[in-house]
Amino acid sequence: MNVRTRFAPSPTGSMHIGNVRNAAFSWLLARHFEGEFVLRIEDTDRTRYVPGAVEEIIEGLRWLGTDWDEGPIYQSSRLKHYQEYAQKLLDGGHAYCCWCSPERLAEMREEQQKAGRPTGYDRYCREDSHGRSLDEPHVIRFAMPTQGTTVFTDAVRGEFSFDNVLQDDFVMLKADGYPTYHLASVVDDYLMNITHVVRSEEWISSTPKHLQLYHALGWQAPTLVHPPLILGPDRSKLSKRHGSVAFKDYIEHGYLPDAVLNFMALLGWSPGDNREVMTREELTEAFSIEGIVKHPAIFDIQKLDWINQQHTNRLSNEDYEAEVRRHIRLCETHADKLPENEREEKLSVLKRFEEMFDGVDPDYRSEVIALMQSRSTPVADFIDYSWNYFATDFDYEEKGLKWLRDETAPGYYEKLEAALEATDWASPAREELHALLEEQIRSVGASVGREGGAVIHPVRIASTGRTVGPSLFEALAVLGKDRVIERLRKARQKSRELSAS
RNA sequence: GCCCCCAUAGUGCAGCGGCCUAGCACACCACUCUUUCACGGUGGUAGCACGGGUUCGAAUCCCGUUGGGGGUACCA
Repeated sequence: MNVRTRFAPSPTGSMHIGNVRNAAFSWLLARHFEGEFVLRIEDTDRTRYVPGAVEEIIEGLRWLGTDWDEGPIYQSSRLKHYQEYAQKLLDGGHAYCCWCSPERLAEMREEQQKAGRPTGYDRYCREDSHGRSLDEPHVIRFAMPTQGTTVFTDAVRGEFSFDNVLQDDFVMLKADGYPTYHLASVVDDYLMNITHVVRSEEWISSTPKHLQLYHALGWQAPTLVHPPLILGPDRSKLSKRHGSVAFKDYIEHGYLPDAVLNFMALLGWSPGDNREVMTREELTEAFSIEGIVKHPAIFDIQKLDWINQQHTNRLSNEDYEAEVRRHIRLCETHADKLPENEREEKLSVLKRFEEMFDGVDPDYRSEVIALMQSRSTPVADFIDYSWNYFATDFDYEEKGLKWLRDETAPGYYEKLEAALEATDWASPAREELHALLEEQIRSVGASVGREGGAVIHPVRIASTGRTVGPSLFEALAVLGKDRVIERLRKARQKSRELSAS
C-alpha cells in the first residue's frame, strides 16, 4: 500500500502540543508503511497570520525528527487551483455566489438560536442573486444537498451518518479570493494524492462538508483518521492556563526528541501490549490506526518526565554530551526572542558554562556527565547540577551554610586536608578509591567526634557547594585530589569568616 | 439552543462475551538501599459512571440517564 500522509498546520501562532501529536501520528503512519509524509502550510487566513510561525513549525518538526518528503507547500501560493475548482463547482451547479453581509448573517444566526432551530446559512442567495453583480464583493458557497444523509467511515471510530439538511452551505471562497479550509484541504489532499487524512476529532463535524465536496468534484475521498483531542488536567481543551502548550517550551527545557515522540505517541495510541518506553524505530514498527483510541487524553507532564528520564538513561556518555551541546546551542538561538535584559543574562550564563565545559579535560568532562546524566533530566538541569564541578569559584547553597557556621568546622576541614593530601589517589582502581576516601574521611570524622551526617555533609557542601548530589565519595573521586583539597581549603577560610562573625 | 463524539483507578493505556476475585505504567503511600537528592528493589491505596436490557455468562453487545468533550465563522 502506498501511503501518503500530511501535516497541515496553519501559521497562526506557536505550535500547539496537540498539533504536534497529530504530526507525530501522521508521520508515524507514513513511516510505518514506508510511505511519504508531506508538510503543507495552511496560510489561507491573512488576518491571523503570525510572522515567524512557519519557521517555528519547521524548526519544531526538525527537532522532533519527523522529517518530511515534500514541502513546505504554501496554500497561499496555490490560489489558482482553488479558484479553478470553485469555478468548476459553480459551473456544475454545486456552488453559488453570495452577497450577504456579515451583519445580516449574524442577525440570522441569533434569530435561529433564539427560535431553538439549528443555525446555518438560510440560502438567501442560492436560487436568486437578487440583482447583485459579480463586480460587487461576494463569496462562493457550496450548495449542500438539502435531503438525504452523508455516510462515512472513520478509521478510528467507524460509521457516521449526518443529515444533509443540517449541513451549512459553507463558504468555499472568501471575498478576498482566498479559499476556506474546507475547499483548500480537499483540493490539496486530492491533488497531493494524500491517502490518509490524520486530523483531530474537532474536524469530525465538518467532515460531511468535505465528503460532499469530494463527491461533487467526482473524487474519491481519502481514508479519514480522527484521533482524539488532548485535554488539560481539568478536562477542558488544553490551553495556556494548564501550563505550557507551546511546543517550543518543551524544546527549550531540554527534553529529548525521542522521548517527546514516545510520549506523544502514547497520547491516544498504544501498541496493544503494555510497552511504554519505545525507541523511534519501535514506534514506527508498532504504529497502527487500530491502536488509536477514541477517548480524549489528558496531558500529564509527570509521565513525560518519566519517559524522558528513561530515554536519558539509555543514552551513551557521548550522546548525552552531544545533547548538552545541542541544548546550549538551541537556547542561544532561542534567546533572541527574549526581552533585552533577560537575553543578556541568559546568554552570558550559557556562554560561561560552555567555556567551562569545553575548557576541562575531556576525561573529566565525561566523568562529570556519568555522575549527572541519570539525575539531569531534562538536559537543562545538567547545567545547573554540574556547574560547580566545572567552576573554580562558586557560592555555597544557603541551606548548607550551617555546616560552615559551626565553629569546629575549620578544624575538621584542616584535618581532612591533611589526611586526603597524604592519601594516594592515583593508584587505586575507582571502586577502591571510593572505599579508601570513605575510610579516610570517616576516620578523620571519628577523631574529632563527628558522626553520620556531620561527617559527610560538611564535605559535600565544601566540595560541591550543594547539599544534594551524587554519592559523596564518587563525587570526590571524580573531582580529583587537587580540586578537593583546594575546595576544602576555601571552605575552611569561609567557615572561619562565618563562625567568627 | 441545535448537531456530533466519548466514557476502565488521580493520569496514560491493556481488555475486543467466559482465561477478569480487571492487567501494565506514571503519580501517590509505606518499606528497602543510603551520607544527601535521585535511581533501583519490594509491597500497598485506588477503577469498569449509573439504570435497564440481550445472553447460560457482560468491563466487553443494545437502549436510556448522567457526566465530559467537540462543532455550530468570509478561523483553521
